[in-house]
Amino acid sequence: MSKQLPLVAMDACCAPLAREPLTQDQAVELSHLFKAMADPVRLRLLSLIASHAGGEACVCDLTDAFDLTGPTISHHLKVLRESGLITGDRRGTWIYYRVHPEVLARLSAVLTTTSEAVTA
Amino acid sequence: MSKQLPLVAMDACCAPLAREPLTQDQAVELSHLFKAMADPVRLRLLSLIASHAGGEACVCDLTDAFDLTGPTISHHLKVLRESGLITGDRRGTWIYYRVHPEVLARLSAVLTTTSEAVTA
DNA sequence: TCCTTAAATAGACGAATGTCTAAGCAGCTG
DNA sequence: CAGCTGCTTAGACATTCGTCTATTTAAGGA
Repeated sequence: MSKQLPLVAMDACCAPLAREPLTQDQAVELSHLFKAMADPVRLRLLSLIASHAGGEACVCDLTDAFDLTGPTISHHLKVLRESGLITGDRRGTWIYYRVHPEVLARLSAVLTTTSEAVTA
Repeated sequence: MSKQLPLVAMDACCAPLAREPLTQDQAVELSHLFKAMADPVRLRLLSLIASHAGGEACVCDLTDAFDLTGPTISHHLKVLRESGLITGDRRGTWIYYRVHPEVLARLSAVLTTTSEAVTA
């Protein structure tokens, strides 16, 4: 599990929110992504990974940034992974995570209110 | 309660996720907004309101679009309202909701992965 | 004034979520 | 192999969340 965009992420999604009403299916699909980001720990994880030198961070780096147990961080990483926002890549002892920028970009486009939308 | 951006929304927030790590406080603040959008019904409500003619929609319009009871819709509207994403405005018998485009735009900017970021 | 309609509030209840401890698996190194 | 470290999985538990029914408030019209 390291190069596929699982589930949801591939076509997520649609024209900007404000352009036309989301369908039920689109809304469900998008809600999975927003749900994945609807937690402060996961937002910080995402941000730590995305902004980390080289575009990737190992779990050990991440765990140290929080007052939480390893399993809890692991759980949050799993949620982010299953939503398609990040992927993990084992290299020897360590596992390195990186974000899928396209997914973030899609989400950003959906929230656009101006007409500069990326509908492609 | 109709012209103020309550709570969270005013300064939400920060540089793009991928630029630098979010602080704890920023993450908590943002998580409130994402949480508000982490539900299919609320996403569709938001989209229905944002894309509605005139930029506003009355609750009666919204309720009809779902197989849910009035109180449930009302609950979701309250969540959106309290997060600062929308405001309601009573005119006679009906209450009209509209989105705060700046808040959506801020969120969109936070998710930006390129350098076209709006840090202002 | 009384009735009707639009919408919100209150409270209940099952399902989902975030955290933990304990246990397991993967890869290194003596 | 044995033992260590990095990370995930399993399972438990309290809290939060989404939905409902019943009730309440606001505004209009007879």
